[in-house]
Amino acid sequence: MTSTDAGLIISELAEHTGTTPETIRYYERVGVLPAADRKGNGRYRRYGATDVQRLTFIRRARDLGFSLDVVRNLLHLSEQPDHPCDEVDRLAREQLVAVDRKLEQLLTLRDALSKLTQCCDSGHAMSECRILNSLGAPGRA
Amino acid sequence: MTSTDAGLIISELAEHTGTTPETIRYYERVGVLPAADRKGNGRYRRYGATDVQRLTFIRRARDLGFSLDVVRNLLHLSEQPDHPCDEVDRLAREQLVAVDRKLEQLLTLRDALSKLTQCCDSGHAMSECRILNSLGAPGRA
DNA sequence: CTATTCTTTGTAGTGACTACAAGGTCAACG
DNA sequence: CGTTGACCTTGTAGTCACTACAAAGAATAG
Repeated sequence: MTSTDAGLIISELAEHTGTTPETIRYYERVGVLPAADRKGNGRYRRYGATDVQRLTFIRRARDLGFSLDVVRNLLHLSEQPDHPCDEVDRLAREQLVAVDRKLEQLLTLRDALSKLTQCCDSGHAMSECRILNSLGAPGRA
Repeated sequence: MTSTDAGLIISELAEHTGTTPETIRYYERVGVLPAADRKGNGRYRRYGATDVQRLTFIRRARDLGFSLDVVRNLLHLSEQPDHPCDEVDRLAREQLVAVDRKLEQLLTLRDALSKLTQCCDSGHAMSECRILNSLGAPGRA
């Protein structure tokens, strides 16, 4: 079960791109990857350089936190070489803003959690646990 | 449709705790809230001070990023007032570590995105978009 | 030919809700 | 007492981006 000149089989594409066959089939199903053709002698999906490139792009964009919807959008945009790229720019900035919002929330969270863990010096009985107390756990005064 | 002395109705509990009736019913269904009793003359769920306290606790813990599974755990632990609170302490520290990991990831992400948005001065044609290029978008050289 | 390892499809599960639809009940107003 | 309208009830399906599995088919090595 290795690739011939007919192209990569799904597990090879997966390995090349740091994904899994399941994810690749999923991407095909939801339409971010085109239906692979099944040439060669078998009924298996076969992939070429174009597919490697496209999937690599998808993974990079996903790693940057873009939703599959936005990835679809980016792919579509990149196929219109003569249009201006303002929309791509906008999507990237939007994502940056979203990440910044999330970062702020997480920092606030971290602060609260850090205070929480500092207030408990372990070895208490549950009923006097300062963590539970400051969360207002049920069953205390 | 207001509360009598039989207790709060679900929408009132929701308002008191910053949730929605849907979420409350969901919590009951998955067992972090006990099945409400339906006293009074009707068949509606009725809630008392204990429920307000419990749900408030749940929301606070969720806001700190604890999973519902861990919340269930914390609630269970807090009901054993004589046991030592080491486990609670451990769960909180574990969550802090998880948040720190996530923060690190997000900061790396932010960096990459920020570089990405800075490299595009808009108004380009798609085919020369530096954002798409650095993501390795399909259909370029 | 057979054994093994891949592939295929289809379906269901994850977490933590959220959204709806069809029907029941409450309190109040006239 | 009847009706209105706001709320409740249950049950089911949808979200997001996968992940897991089962049953069956195909490719390859020996």
